[in-house]
Amino acid sequence: MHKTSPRQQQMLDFIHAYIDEHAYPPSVRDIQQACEISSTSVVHYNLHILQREGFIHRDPEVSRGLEVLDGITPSRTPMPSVPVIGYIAAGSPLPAADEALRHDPLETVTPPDGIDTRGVGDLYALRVRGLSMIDALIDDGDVVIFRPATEARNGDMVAAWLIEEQEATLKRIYHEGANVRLQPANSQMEPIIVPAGNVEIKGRVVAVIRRLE
Amino acid sequence: MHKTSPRQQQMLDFIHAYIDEHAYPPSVRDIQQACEISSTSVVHYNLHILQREGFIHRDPEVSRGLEVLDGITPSRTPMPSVPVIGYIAAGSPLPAADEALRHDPLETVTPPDGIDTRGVGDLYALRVRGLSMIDALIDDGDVVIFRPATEARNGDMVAAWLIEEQEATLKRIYHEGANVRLQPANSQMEPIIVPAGNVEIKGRVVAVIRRLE
DNA sequence: TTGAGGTTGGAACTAATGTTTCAGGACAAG
DNA sequence: CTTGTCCTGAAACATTAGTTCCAACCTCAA
Repeated sequence: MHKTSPRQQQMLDFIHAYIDEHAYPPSVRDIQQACEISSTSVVHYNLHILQREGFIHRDPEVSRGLEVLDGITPSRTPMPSVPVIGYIAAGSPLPAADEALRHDPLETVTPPDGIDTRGVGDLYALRVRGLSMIDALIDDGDVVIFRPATEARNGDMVAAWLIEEQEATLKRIYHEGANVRLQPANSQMEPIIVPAGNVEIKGRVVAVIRRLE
Repeated sequence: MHKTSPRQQQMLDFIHAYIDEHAYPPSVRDIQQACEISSTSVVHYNLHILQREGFIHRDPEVSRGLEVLDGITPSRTPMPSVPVIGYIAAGSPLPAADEALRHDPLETVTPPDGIDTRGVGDLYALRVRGLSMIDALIDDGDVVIFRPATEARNGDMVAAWLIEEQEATLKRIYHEGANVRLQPANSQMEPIIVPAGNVEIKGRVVAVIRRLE
């Protein structure tokens, strides 16, 4: 990536600060004045570079039509939120991620930073009821965020539905021939091994959030 | 408070939507067009009322110098973030929450919704290293968010420093006369009971975040 | 009806703001 | 030194956008 020149960095910093203060972007002349640049054309020139290099987005011919694509901009980055659409407990089926609940969730949670935001709109969350997931180091009341999936690679933590046992569980999954091994996160617990046909993967676990206060 | 007329409400809604889409406020003529108002003066007139009634703020003579004071505007709500200032592991002292690290953290995390935001600036986080906290249902790599504290009530999850053992631990705390009982979150583990003088409380655990993807 | 207050329409005016042009400087490569 | 590239300055230009003015239009009550 193109390294910003000191002047460009200064402009970027100012734009940030300005938006933070005014709730709307600065004009070319605002930038010129703040950065003590002698001409608007210099600002124009550098804005053009910043846009070419992907630091900002501009809408041509639009006053203050300026947007910082920094990712750390407090504005514009809508806080992603994931709907908590039900509960998960051993022995009860996993709630379907249907649209009704998705639009009227019990509550919403904000996934932690660093989650792959591709398809972030598909994520959903379940609140754990009971201690049945304790071998996955998940407590009663924890919120588990899922990405919908029907397949998983070895080592993924998944929400699995054991068909015969009529039981939902959260474990790391390992394919072993005709069987799958479901390995508790807690190393002190023994894995369970079941025929592949008896397991239905419902989603991959993206994050676990425990709120204690 | 002055009730907004349908037209004013429509304008307000449009301004919201526009900012959401463009990251900068609409011009008078943008509003005019979107709300199918025949003249800019009507927009001007109604914006004036909206400002007088406190719905928006305007900077006169400034293009798009418009700010919705709604409180629910996605812009301008800075996402709180908590610095991850180090690691926690049994046998190593808890890192001091000093200013240097606070300003140049390893990384930052966003606390889950619902955390009491009073004193949110004081919160800090540590990443767990190793499996020593597994009895508190905390895995290697989990991020634990703390609120600084030197005292705790019965049942609080705290970061405790066992002076004699030279060991940090995360447990629920119960005062029992001259002793304190440190109760693992995992009910299958036994509590440990130590003299009150041997325990130093470093902070209350606010949340635990585990990222698996 | 009639008048007052609030609202709308249309147009013009002016200020703000993005854009362009062109000349010149700084600086490294040849 | 020359050349080319990148950057800067200054000014002018064109468009966008805030503002103003005034007439017309509602609505409601006296």
